[in-house]
Amino acid sequence: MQHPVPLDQRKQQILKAVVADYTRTGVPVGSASLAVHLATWSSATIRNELATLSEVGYLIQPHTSAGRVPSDRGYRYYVDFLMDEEDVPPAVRRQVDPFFAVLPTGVEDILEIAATALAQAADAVSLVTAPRALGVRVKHLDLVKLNDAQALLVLVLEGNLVRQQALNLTSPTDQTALSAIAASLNAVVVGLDASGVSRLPESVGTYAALEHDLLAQIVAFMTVCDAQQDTLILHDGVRNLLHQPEFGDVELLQQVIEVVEEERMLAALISAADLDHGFQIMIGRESGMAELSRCSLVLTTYRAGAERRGTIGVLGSTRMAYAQVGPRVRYVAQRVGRAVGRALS
Amino acid sequence: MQHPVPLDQRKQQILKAVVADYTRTGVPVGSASLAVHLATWSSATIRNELATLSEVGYLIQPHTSAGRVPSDRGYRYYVDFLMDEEDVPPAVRRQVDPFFAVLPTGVEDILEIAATALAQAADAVSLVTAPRALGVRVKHLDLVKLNDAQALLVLVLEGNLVRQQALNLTSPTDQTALSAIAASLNAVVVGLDASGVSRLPESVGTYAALEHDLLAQIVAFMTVCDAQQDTLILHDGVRNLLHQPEFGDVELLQQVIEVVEEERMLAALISAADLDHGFQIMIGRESGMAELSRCSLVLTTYRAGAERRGTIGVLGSTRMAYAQVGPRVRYVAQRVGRAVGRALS
DNA sequence: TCTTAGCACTCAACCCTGACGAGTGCTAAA
DNA sequence: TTTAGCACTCGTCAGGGTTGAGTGCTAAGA
Repeated sequence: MQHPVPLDQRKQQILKAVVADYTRTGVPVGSASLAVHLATWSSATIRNELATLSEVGYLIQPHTSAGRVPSDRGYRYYVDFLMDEEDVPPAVRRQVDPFFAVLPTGVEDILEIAATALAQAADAVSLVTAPRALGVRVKHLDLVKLNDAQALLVLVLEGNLVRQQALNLTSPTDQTALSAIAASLNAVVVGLDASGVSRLPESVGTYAALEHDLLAQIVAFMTVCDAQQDTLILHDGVRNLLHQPEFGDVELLQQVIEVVEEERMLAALISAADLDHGFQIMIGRESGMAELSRCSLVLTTYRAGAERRGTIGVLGSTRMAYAQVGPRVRYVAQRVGRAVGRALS
Repeated sequence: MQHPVPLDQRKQQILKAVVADYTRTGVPVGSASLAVHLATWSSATIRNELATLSEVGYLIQPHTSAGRVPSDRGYRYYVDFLMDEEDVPPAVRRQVDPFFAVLPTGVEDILEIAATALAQAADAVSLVTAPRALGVRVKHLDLVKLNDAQALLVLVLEGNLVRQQALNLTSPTDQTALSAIAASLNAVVVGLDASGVSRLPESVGTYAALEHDLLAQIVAFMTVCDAQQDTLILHDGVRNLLHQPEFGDVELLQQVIEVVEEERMLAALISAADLDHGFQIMIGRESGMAELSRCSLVLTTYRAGAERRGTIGVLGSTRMAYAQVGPRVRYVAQRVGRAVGRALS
């Protein structure tokens, strides 16, 4: 992290105008068009300032006789010091709210809806992770006979997540017996996480071999669920990238889509974010991924129930309207948090 | 459907060669390069034949001095009469088989894996629908208390599909009572579909108000599941389109992605297919969708258990290697059918 | 000292042109 | 019926000139 170069009032105004113009049009912006907006100074003055801003690395000139484009550092300065965030317009609220009007019971379904809503609201690719530490506590379990050698375990976890897995039966057991086992397990298992369940045999101590064996399988499965939960990332809205002129280059588009379709990449990306303050904007190469050098991430956490934190955000062009996207991401995050919190209660 | 124009031996050979060449290179093929492969005739002779094939509409000339490209009808003739399907190469089998080596218990998860496997094997976008009439028969149900006003219904359906839904409680009921209700329902509900469950009150007749009310909610929910099941279409492999030269045009790509990301479109597409004979290739405009005029569909049914049929296939460029793709689609279909059948048993 | 009008300069984009070549259709001879 | 030969078409590519947007520099003015 290098310190930002300090800018005087006028340079700030000009940089801000460049970002605004470029965000709107996608075309490198020249001194003449800036002079129209910033009528206080002539194009020549602005030209001098642009030269300085280029020297200190906030602007880039694609070629000698072209206008200026903000560099990653330029966007960074804009985002940190110049940006006036815009309220989420009523039209967007009206677009988002219906998604959260009628909600499914399961947390995962809610997250999926959130991804769709955010992709639409921000006109970019949306990313949503499950609330951390979600899904490890048992709310209820059930056993359904499949055949002599197998039973289906149905786990209802906190957040109304339902998980299923075939378990092996060491001896043929009928449904009545399975139901009895399930009932007796339900009496002790509620609210426990994987390690809690694994300690059950010690504390209760009187299980038959079959129950013992089933418990071991349940613990193993819960551990798997746990791991899956941590890497679960939903996304939506790849189509929103297609109409951006900067992705007219298929090469570039391909790289981005490859990252988005590869869940591991996304996980790495999100875990690289510094969300201690609940909100982060990563611009261009700041993400550390070469494929996303022309993309920015706007991420925020959402709170679900008591301090469960998930991440939600968008991936779009570096040229995105940061002043609009940030508030919209947080708006949806707030809605998601509320909805997931309700499901977790 | 118009009758195909009959072709003599030589025209057939030439058409076949044109399709093979164009599929391989993506470049319009001229008489000279054909004369190399078909050494029996000179380029002039081939030129004459190409002219005839163009006249009857099997080939198209992008411009006067360009080579020939197969038309939709040309591909149709090729697929119907000329194509020699290739065996699925061992390398591809080795790529596909691991996907089906370790399978999850739920049908939906299996289908998701199948989509990934097929996308890879056919280097195109894969499409998979759930087996028809799946998911309507109850295998097991359970009720979990959420709060005084709500209980969570967990339905295990045939195929080990698990569905959940919050139900409203007309009066506060504790978990013990809910479990008792679930147990009594389980005794009669197994194997029934939505309409069967809806007729339960008549045949049993002795339900308390609460049970009566819950049953009504269960029926309603099952009907919803039913409808969802019919429209469920998974897809994967959009990235595979990106390296095809014909999709270098972003416009085109955008149209295709829009169709693929819109589930209703896909549903319409697949229901338009005529799968009475279990396998269909739809070439270009045959699909009836303008957006997919440069795409072909290769679809087949798979059998899961006793006569349950789902659809699986790929969407790719019209220039795809039909002789390879058909067998690969059927190979994966067979694997899926077996896997889903096992899950349904 | 700061601002700005003016001007020369740069360079991508565009259009025109001509050379090239891939590929055709036609014709006439085998 | 086949095929060699040839004129012709037309897309592609490279070169060259023009245009115009935008710059940097300079010198005059505030």
